[in-house]
Amino acid sequence: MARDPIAVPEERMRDADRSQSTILAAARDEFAECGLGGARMDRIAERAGLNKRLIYYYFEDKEKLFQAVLEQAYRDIREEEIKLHLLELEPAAAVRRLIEFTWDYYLAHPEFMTLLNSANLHKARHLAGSERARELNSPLVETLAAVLERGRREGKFRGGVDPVQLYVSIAGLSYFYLSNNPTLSAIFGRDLLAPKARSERLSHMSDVILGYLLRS
Amino acid sequence: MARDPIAVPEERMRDADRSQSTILAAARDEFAECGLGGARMDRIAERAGLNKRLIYYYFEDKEKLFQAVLEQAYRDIREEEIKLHLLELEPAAAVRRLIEFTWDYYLAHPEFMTLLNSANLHKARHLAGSERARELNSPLVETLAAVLERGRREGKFRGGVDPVQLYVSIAGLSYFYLSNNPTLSAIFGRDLLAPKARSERLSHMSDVILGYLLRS
Amino acid sequence: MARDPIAVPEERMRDADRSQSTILAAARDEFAECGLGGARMDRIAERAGLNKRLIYYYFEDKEKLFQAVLEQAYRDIREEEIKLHLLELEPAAAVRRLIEFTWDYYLAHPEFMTLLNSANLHKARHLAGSERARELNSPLVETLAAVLERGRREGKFRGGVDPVQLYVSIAGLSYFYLSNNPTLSAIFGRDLLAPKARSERLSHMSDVILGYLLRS
Amino acid sequence: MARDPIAVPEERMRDADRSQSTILAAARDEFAECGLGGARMDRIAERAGLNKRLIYYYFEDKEKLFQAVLEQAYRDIREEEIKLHLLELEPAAAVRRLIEFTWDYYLAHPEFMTLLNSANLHKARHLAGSERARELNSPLVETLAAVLERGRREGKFRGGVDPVQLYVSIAGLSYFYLSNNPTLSAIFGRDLLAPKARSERLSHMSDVILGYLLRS
DNA sequence: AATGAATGAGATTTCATTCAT
DNA sequence: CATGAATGAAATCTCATTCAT
Repeated sequence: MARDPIAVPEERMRDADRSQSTILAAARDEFAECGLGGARMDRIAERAGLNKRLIYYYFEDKEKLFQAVLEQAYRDIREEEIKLHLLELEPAAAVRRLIEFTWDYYLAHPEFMTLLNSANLHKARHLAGSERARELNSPLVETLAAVLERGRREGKFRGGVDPVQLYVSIAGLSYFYLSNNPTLSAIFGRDLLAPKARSERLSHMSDVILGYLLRS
Repeated sequence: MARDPIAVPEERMRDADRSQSTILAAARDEFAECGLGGARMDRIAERAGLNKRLIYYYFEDKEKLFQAVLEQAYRDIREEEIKLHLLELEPAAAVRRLIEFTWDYYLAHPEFMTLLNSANLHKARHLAGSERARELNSPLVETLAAVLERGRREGKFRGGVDPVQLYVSIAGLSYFYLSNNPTLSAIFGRDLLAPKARSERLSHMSDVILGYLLRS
Repeated sequence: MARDPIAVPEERMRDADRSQSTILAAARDEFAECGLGGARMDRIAERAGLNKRLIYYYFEDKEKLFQAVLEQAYRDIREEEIKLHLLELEPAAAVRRLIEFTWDYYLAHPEFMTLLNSANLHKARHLAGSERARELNSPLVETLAAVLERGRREGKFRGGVDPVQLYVSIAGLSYFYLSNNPTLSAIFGRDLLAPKARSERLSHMSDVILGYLLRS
Repeated sequence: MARDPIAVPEERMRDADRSQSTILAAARDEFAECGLGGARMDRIAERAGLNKRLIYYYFEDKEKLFQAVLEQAYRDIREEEIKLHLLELEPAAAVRRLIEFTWDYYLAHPEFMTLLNSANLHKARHLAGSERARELNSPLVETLAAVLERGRREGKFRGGVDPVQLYVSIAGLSYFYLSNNPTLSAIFGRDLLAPKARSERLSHMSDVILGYLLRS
């Protein structure tokens, strides 16, 4: 009552925004755990502590909600990538830093991988709107190109390395190991996420990539 | 009811077997396209051209059916792997061959990747029965160990390479690229499955792995 | 168990058919009472004493169910119309008979009118498939044309009467009175369905139509 | 809260009135297009360009809103009827005028018919309050009675015609044709609202009613 | 006077599964 | 071996309505 009349819309805005992010976070967890087909709107509402109806109010339907979750996931990782400042490092250190970052990010955000898997299962139709797709392109590819170029100029790196290919390879080395961890752990009969196994994997990946890049 | 089991066993048997593999193939396609949560028993029956009830007759329920599909998928790839005869090749050629095989197999059997993704999404509980898990272990890891050892002995390969790590890396390089192709193609704005892109990827992967392995 | 194997499919057929007509009848009542928008699938299932799922099994969705109900309603009235044998009567008697039949049919099947209203509310999109629409055309229009022609030839009826217009007029006189009965009864403050009111209306309608048709 | 009611009453009042009629018009369109069961409060708000909450503020609930719409529809047609001045015309001309007016009004206000249909589907419970019902009675019935009496006195019209029956018949002839136009057009395979079809219908209706009324 | 946020009840529809033969 | 009919539980989504300001 008798509240500052200017503050009112902002307050409302904030509540709406908060509800939306709460839903988004809950949906991300649910989609990550159960996949798109296995996710339940009821459970998302429950996780969010909000009325199910509100999800539809803000996100229209399950499909669109998933899309929103996906976009948020991209925004989140891009935000972290920006903080890397790879150009301030020596080329080899920069590449090592990127490998480490990728590994750590996937480890800390396993949901990112499952979300991507879901998106790809559905042929990435969720980013069919090509306008959006480009925004999701990592700035790291550009950066990596610069790092590779500098390494080559300084005689440290081999030439002719496609930064896109390398970026994909670096991601793939972590992704496959972590995303398929349950299967791999079962098959090999050992816990691939044990501390020792983790550091071994990280070393191996650095060895592979730098063994490939560095001129001997 | 209580029919003579001798009367028409062979024909029936054959029919039964055929029905079972028809269902299995239909289920594999459906699970691969839609994921475990998105797959529909109705559609599997339809794809198989058989009555839905029959699926339950042979496979008990959806979960068990998925497990059967998964095991079949492993059997299929193992069957191919056996034909590789890597030990008959020079070490470097053997590694190249393995990379190529992995790439080609994933390309020809994209459903293998989606099935694996589904299995991992559900924490690989479908091969929880650890007896089964080991059977699924690829014989290639042993073979790769021998190849690496021979390469090292002959002074061609670096030493200290864990065959499990390398096996996982080789798989990961193809897997990530192909499994996430829709997303990657959208993001990079070019078709990563175009013929030229394919051969570039294959070269790159060989370069990376052999650049890492070969002593200079 | 040891049933005649030929009888089996028929039995099944019959059950399926019976279920379908039971659903159709229940749906007709519900749609008639509540309109398309107000009808509840739950209530239809309850009225039919059958599982709700079965409705979808046979009729796909609410819209298609309504369409099926509508077509059945047309088939029903056409079936009765065929029994009229108007051509065996004197022209004036034939027209009187038609008026009476229309009146009686609407009285006995008030749901026919509400169904039609619903169909028209939705712009008759339910018989958009024009193939079907023609089948629904009443054979009475043809018959009426013959009756009018004979009446004219015999010097009893005026000439130049369009049978379609007359058919619509005869229907409209009953339809408006009966379909809007609740409103009309409320407005005029008397029960328009009381026995006396009914016979007065029937007389009036005959007077109007024959007063118009007969040469004086 | 507890604002001075005198401060800005006129402007507010006018705004309030305008909002109310905006809502009423929006609701009329929605109810007319979708029926009572199919109408959506959301859509009414959208059509009105006003907040949904406001509808509840002014009209309490959907039911009462429909009632208000219905009453407005009656008020509208009565207002037009008053302008007819049938008593200033010759009896036959007066009847022709009435037929024409009915036809034109339904043509120009198709929503009137759908609203009536909705009201009748729900057994006219919206004008259950009998006080209100009588107000809705058309003054035309009285007028028509006078016209018929004069026609009879002047030897032009037949006697014994119940004005209520005739009024209902005149309405029914237009109503059925127009209200069921989609169905009828589909069945007969021709557009019953084409200009030529319209004038033919109007002639036919006049012919029927006057053919009945006029002494020969 | 006016509004965006939020909700509970309930609607349509879906789905894995079983029945009966 | 094979199947069409049937179902209960639960999923997605909708809707009239209220809250809070």
